[in-house]
Amino acid sequence: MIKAGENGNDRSVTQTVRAQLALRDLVLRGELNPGERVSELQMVERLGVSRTPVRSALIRLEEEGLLEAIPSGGFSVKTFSEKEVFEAIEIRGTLEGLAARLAAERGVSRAEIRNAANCLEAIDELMRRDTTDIDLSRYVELNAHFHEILVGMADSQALARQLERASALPFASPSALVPVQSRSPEMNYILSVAQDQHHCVLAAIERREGARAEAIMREHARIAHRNLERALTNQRDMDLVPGSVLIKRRIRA
Amino acid sequence: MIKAGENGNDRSVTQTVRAQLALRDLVLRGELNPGERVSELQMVERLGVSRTPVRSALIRLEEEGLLEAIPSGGFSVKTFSEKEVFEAIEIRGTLEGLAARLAAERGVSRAEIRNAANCLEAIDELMRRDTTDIDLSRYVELNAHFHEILVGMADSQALARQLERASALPFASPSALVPVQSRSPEMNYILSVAQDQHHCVLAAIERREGARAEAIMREHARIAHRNLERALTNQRDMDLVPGSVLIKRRIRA
DNA sequence: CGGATGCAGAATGTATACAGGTCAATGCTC
DNA sequence: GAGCATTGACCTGTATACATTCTGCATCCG
Repeated sequence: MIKAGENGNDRSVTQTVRAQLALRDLVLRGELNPGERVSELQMVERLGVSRTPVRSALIRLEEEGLLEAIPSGGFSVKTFSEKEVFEAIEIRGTLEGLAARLAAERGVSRAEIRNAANCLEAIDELMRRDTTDIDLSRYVELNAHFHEILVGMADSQALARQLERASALPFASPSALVPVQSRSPEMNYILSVAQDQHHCVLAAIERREGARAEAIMREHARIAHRNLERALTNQRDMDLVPGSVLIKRRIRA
Repeated sequence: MIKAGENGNDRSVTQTVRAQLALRDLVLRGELNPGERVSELQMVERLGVSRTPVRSALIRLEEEGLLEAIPSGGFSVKTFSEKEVFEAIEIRGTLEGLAARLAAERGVSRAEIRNAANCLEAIDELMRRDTTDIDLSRYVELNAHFHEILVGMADSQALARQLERASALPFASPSALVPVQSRSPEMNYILSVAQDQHHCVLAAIERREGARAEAIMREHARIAHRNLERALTNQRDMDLVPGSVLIKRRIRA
């Protein structure tokens, strides 16, 4: 049996949160078979907490979209078709587009622009430093940070919340499919394009060009489409994507 | 004490669902003061179910956006600023725009077009039948139905789910602000415009004009903006909006 | 041999007991 | 009189016992 995550008894974190994190991890790592029922009692045994926190975690994960309610009761691990993943990315792109537009129309402070520019500068330097073997984990981190800054600039709690939901599906989040590029000879090319879009959207926001900012972010998300397309035809690429076990592949390994 | 809703002991519905519906009702009717903590034990007493179902309902309502987690534990009734309501409507419009675009790009069957057209025809007839005193509840019903059909035509579970979230805030749903018009002398005018947009978006989808379909739905949602603007300055209009008690008004009554 | 039926096991839905923490009011001291 | 410590009530987080429902399998009947 595999212990799920560090079950360090931090008193600061509630059992519910711990259960939620551990359960999400189990689902994403594919230790729970997709489509299968998630038994409360089994999770009690596996996670070392009682039924109540497990139950809370199950409800939250269902709302998050990783689990599905079984009509007769209980929950099962959700599976996603290729089409659903595409749509999830499209939704994320649309909402990020809205965020960029709102930021542009509203106008953002110089400090915010500078903050975002600094983040982009860090990415630029990362790409300059080593053109052949980029530190991808660092890139993913900075990329995620930039997207967060962007959402922040929209200054809308409601939109942030909705975007959080849209990115909850791990393979739909902004950086989820970046690692797929690492096996591609075009990696630097794609990364350059993505980074150029980052620069352009920031410029558009600064100039309050809402429509342009929106269009760029939409197109930006579609890079993920291409990466997904690539991953779907290559198992080794697919393995780099978190939660990929939940996707029903078109080609059986 | 006020009994929340019909507490008919239907065995077919679980206590959890009953608690969730009853609690939502309490929140939306303003029987629980906005910002105030929602005590589990008080709800146990008020709803007549035990803590476990109440707890589940609380978690679900928090995910739904009607409640807010208190850092030290428990939940409180969420309040919304005017700005947040505007943004919620904008998000809904954006997602409905995406739905319309997807439907158009994907192409929908004749049967689906006819289904939607029938719904619009029913609205047309409703408006023809009595130009001075329209049956608003019937209009709201048909309007909601058309919006559902539209989302259905996009044929995307993920998008439907996300839109459901976006419309969970009662004042952000497609028909929430329609009743505000009933007190307006321009009611028929606004209704005509809205209905024309319905016709246009359906035509655009039929002709697979994605960009146009999207633009129309976005603008369509902005009618709600206007109604909100009106309601915010007039308490009597505001009273017609479900969940309006959660909105921090700009003018104190 | 196929289908229906009944039973057993297990799983969830529900209720409640217990423990720890938080917040507010109160009383004491300076 | 004001500020601080203390106490107490309340509230949630957690665990577990009980009830009901569902499921799957075996057996029996047609």
